[in-house]
Amino acid sequence: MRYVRLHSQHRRIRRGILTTPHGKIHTPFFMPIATRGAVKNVSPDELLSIGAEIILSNTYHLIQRPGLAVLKKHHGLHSFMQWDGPILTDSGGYQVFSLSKRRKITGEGATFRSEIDGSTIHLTPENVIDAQLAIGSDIIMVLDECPPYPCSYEYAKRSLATTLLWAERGKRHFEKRVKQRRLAPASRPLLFGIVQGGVYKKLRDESAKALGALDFDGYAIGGLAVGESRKIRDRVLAWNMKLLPPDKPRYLMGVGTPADIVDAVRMGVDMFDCVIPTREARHGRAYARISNSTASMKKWYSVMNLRNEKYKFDKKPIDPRCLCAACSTFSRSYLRHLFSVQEGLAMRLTTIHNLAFYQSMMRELQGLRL
RNA sequence: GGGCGGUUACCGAAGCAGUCAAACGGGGCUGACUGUAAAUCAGCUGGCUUACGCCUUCGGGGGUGCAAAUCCCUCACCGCCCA
Repeated sequence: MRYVRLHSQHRRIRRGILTTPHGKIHTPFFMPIATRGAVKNVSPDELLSIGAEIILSNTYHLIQRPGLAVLKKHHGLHSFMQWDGPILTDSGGYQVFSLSKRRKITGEGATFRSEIDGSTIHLTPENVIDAQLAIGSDIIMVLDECPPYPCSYEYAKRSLATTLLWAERGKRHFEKRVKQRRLAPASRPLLFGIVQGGVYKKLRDESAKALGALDFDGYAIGGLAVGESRKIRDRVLAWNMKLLPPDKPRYLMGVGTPADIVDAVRMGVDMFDCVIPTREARHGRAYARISNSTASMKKWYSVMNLRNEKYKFDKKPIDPRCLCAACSTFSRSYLRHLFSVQEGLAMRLTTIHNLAFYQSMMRELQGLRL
């Protein structure tokens, strides 16, 4: 079994252990994002000391730079970037959404005009599997189309049909490659399907059932956190939680804020990724605990903009309760200064802190001591 | 001592009679960010006001003119050149 569920005291919080070719991970977990083969501003050993167990990278970006030839030369991304833990790779499905102005969807796949050099990039359900195998990904995502929000039922329906077809083709191709390469069970990457269907129950249910029948190693919930309200998102998430196989990990793609994650964990989600802690850190936003417990009825954390004038003379660390490298050494006042003179250290320290904040939140949700 | 040139908002710098509270940069302030085209993007930056709008500004003072940052006189300071 790649995923073993552990006893949980909470009715719906799922605890477990996910086994990948590069090690075991406690669920629920959060993946820092290393789109281009690096968590921006942070080194792999710093990620380890923060407590990150797995990171996420991106097929669409890695195909272009450094290119698969370079990654093959290094025998995969792990050795290339010197990260020995598990890596999940997104297929490029999100770029089908975020770069929608530069792409065209055909039945066959998705074609992009590269924003780097204008060249044509063709993603198919099959070639993104091959690319992720070449990258050496531990958790491979099928190609999907993440529809925008809002979108009509007709569009969502058509889009889902494509996504389901792609999922089938991806799965079939993956099985073929596993067989060809005679991969031992322990070194075989995991393959995840992605639920879509917009905000329509009929489509979401159909999507979850169809993917469940294909027997993936795990299931992602895609197409959320793209502009819909919190209420709608929770509703869609609840539908999906109900129909996805309970013995497989569930991954809510791209989510989210600390509050979003705690809520989703309570609804039964096991895996998360989001650019928020790293991107916002670069923009001067830092998270801090207000309460020791994420279960606190009141707001349990705050967000500060370190560039704000009010921190000019503030000698406190970002979060007095935090044990990270930034908080154990540096003041808000100093960080504000670093941001105002645009020293790279500002982003680095704040990124380390935000990731440590997310990590401590996850450890608490895993039921482990902080 | 003489001859030019200059002095504009926090800084730099346009504007050279009305459409000027004054372009544009920088700096400052505030906000956004959810499978990263994101060290990015947006707003504000004379005063009062939610806004309409009103008020005070373009080195100082004095003029001309319906109207002046823009023209004239004068003073101060800065720069270059000549003695």
